[in-house]
Amino acid sequence: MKITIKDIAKALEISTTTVSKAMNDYSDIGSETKKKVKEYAEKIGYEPNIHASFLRTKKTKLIGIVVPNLNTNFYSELVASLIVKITENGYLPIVLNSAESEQVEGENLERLMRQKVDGIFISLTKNTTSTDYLTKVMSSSSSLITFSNTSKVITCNKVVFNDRAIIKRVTEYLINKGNSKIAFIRKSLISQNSINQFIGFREAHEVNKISIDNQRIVVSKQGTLSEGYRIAKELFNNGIQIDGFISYNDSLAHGAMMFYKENGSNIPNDIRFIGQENSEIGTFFSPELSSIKQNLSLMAEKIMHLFLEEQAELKQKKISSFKREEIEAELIERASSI
Amino acid sequence: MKITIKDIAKALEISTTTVSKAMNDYSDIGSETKKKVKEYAEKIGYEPNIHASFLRTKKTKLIGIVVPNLNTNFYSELVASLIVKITENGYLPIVLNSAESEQVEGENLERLMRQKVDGIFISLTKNTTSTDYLTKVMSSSSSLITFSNTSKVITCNKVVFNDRAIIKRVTEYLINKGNSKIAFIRKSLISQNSINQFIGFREAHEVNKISIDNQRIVVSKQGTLSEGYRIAKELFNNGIQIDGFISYNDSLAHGAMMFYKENGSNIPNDIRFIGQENSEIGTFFSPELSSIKQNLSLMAEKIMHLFLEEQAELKQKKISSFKREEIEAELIERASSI
DNA sequence: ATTGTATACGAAATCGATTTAGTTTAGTGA
DNA sequence: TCACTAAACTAAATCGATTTCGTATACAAT
Repeated sequence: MKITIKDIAKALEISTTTVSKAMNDYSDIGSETKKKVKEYAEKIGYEPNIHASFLRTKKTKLIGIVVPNLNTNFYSELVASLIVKITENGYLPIVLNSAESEQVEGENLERLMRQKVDGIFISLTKNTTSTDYLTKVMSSSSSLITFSNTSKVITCNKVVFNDRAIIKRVTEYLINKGNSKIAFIRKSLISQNSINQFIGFREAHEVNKISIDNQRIVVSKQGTLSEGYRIAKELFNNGIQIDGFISYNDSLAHGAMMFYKENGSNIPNDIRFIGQENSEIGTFFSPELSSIKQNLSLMAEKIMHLFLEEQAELKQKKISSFKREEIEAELIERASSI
Repeated sequence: MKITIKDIAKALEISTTTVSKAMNDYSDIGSETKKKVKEYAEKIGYEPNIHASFLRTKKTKLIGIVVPNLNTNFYSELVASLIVKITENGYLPIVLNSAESEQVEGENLERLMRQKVDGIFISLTKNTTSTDYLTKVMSSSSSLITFSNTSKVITCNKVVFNDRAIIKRVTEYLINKGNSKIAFIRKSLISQNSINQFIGFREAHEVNKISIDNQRIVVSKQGTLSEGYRIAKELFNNGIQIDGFISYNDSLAHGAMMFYKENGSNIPNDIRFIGQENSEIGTFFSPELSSIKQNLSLMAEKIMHLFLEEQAELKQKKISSFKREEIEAELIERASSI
């Protein structure tokens, strides 16, 4: 039923050692033997048993992906991109979802370590404060790459967007258009992602000597249309005037824009709106929403590349240093902010 | 570094056999020994090496999930639900995305069989015509469960929504409101999912002795807002009148509704709209969109239950018969169809 | 003739569990 | 007392690969 190296060895009248070495291109096997073995293996459809070889190699060809919330456009698309890169390189992805819970996130990391995956790619939840689990991973056999939302405290491989720089840029872009009362919607006070964006927001104000009114800074975990609408309504009802609006996704910006539109505001003249994720909803309704576009496929590629690099270094017993890759996000300018 | 049964055996001065049997609750091990072993294992943090035990048990505690398009609300939410059920039961999910390509789907199944996962949960792409790969899985060691979009041809475990019945019901619901020129947007002519829905649509017409105009049946692979808008515009420009609209998701219905709204139609009086997926976009804009709601979490639960049942039967060497579970979807009635 | 050196291959140990086929011990009944 | 049985345990084989250490052969150099 199952085809093993024994079958090949018997058929070719050579030892299993030779078969194994031939398949793995050892230098002490003749090129003719290699050819014979590989051709016969191909012919009878031999496939090495990964679990058996794990016992010696300690490699599972498995990679764990942990995201804070799979059920968002951002992460489902990013995960889809990662899956492509991972499978292309002969690995298989175990995908876990933390559902924005730090506890579940910890459990997920434990599960992956138990499975002895070769690598763990994780984006932290917006509620994660402790890095204990990450430290545990660092001292395990799985190599760790944090992405998108990572932690400042821990030193490990990181792939992030230029959160600080891009928000600074778009904030100054609004300021240059004459806006000085810009609302900023962030998803959390804890996540590094959000902190970096806010630093960019603040820097843009400092450079231009404009003070920030904290009443216009809103923390909102729920990134939905109706939440954006609600936030706008609350700002309005509290008499907090705004002439600009930047949020961490498009739904919030769109929801807020709807409220101000209904309220008779002229967009973009009275208020300029900028979202993030560059999703379809931004382009369908009028006025079209300006949005920060992150190249998710590029991020996936960088993550995989970093991982493969580290694996290669490990093989050569080199000590690998930790890298931090930053990916440029860009503003897609549309009617809502012109 | 790594803790194995040898360490436990040495410390407790018993054989590795006893340790293994104690951990697996064999009946020929004394209850005191069992307790001692388990307590010590717990204490030193022993965790069995899954890959080593695979060699004898042939169980990997891995489940493959294959979906046609992860980057949709429907599937990302369904996958998230599946992940919860899978991890809750001590398994780990390998998630693969077919990107609506039959070829990629086949490659995904091969990858999972190579990995010797215990189970494969798959929803077919809307383009899948061949069941060759599924047949291959059936004769492999992985137990197969097809869900959501499955195939009529193959006999295996299935968990589906009541596609035919629910569409028949909502179509009759529109007919009873006096609509007789109902547009129906389906994603494919091939997928069983879509075929069943169309049969329901047809049955509702037959029962009520209303003829279907094929010009109002549109096949559209792209389920976006702008595609819905485009379809509506095309129907209108071609002079094809409609007084009802049913589509396979909410975005299409919403996009179409936008066109007719702009065109001065009165909704729901002139045209009634019904989407599927019950997504946020349906409830935010006015008029709110009626939608067919599928209980994804329940589907995930049924799938996992079927799998566990089959595993238990396999263990007892029972021959297990194939089951087909049907899950009731329901219409959420809102302003767009009242 | 002897030593040295690539080149090509294989025997056996090993990874960490499970499982088969015993073995030992104590207790039971005739 | 002896045979028999049940309970509790273990030695060794096994799963399917990899890897270490050795060996055999051929050929060149001394």
